[in-house]
Amino acid sequence: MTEISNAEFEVLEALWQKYPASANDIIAKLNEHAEAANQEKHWHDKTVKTLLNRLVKKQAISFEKQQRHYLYSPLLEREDYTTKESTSLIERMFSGKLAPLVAGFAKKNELNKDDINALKALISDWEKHHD
Amino acid sequence: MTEISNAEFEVLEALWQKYPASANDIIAKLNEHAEAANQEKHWHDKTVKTLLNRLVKKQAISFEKQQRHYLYSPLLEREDYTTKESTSLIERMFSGKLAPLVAGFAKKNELNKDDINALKALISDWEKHHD
DNA sequence: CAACAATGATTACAAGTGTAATCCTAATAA
DNA sequence: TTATTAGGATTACACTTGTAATCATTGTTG
Repeated sequence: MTEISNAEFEVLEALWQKYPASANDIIAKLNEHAEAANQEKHWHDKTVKTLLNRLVKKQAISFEKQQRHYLYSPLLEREDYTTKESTSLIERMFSGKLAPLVAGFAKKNELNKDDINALKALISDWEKHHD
Repeated sequence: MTEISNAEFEVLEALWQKYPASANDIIAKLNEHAEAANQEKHWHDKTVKTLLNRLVKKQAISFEKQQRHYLYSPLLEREDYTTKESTSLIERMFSGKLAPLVAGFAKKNELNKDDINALKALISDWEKHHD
């Protein structure tokens, strides 16, 4: 399975949010997203089409002809992909250990109550199953 | 500041371990590393030189002439770089939230006691300063 | 001293990426 | 029905990346 580029990932994101989706659905979602994030970035029609084609070639998404236009759907689970990427980063820069990543992240980025609660839940879950 | 590629990062890794270092030191370290990891990968002399040049251009490392050869040193702190990369990944795939990354990682990769302890330490530290 | 060897600089080159423009065909509107 | 348009397919193109090879210079060795 080939690598998915950053731009391709953003297209996949839009697709994961709702699928099957037409190219136009996806373009619209990308742009409303960009707008919401206050970015001056505008996704060009042709650019997104290209990315969709590449994703199809990489077998990351599928499509089915609906009359004249296509409806796309992801072939990858979002969680599988993000986990693979996280694991790979942790492998490459932290020898596969989670703790240093968390420590570094916490130092620079403010954690909030929700984050802390989520982490606590994770921990107690872990402790339930181990030792 | 331009992006640092994967191959460039590996070179930087070798440099962070001990610097200033000559090109040969770095090549040696990369190869002993690769060997230790049982990889069939061999870092070619010329390849590493190219990467060093690119890192210099990107202002990620500096060098000083020592007689005929150069001694390189990193211009980036390892921790700054890894934190930036982690944060960027968390931003891109988890809306900036740490917990989902941890959850996904925990599901696929066994966490160990050290990881758990590190998380606990983080939490109690956080609680000391908040609320 | 002359040929060689080491080392940094320059050049190479295919594959991947971001970002589109152009081409082609079918649907649509005048 | 004919001109226009909305897609999808194909082509473009500069930049990055991985992976070196070649060039040029200078120190080293016979």
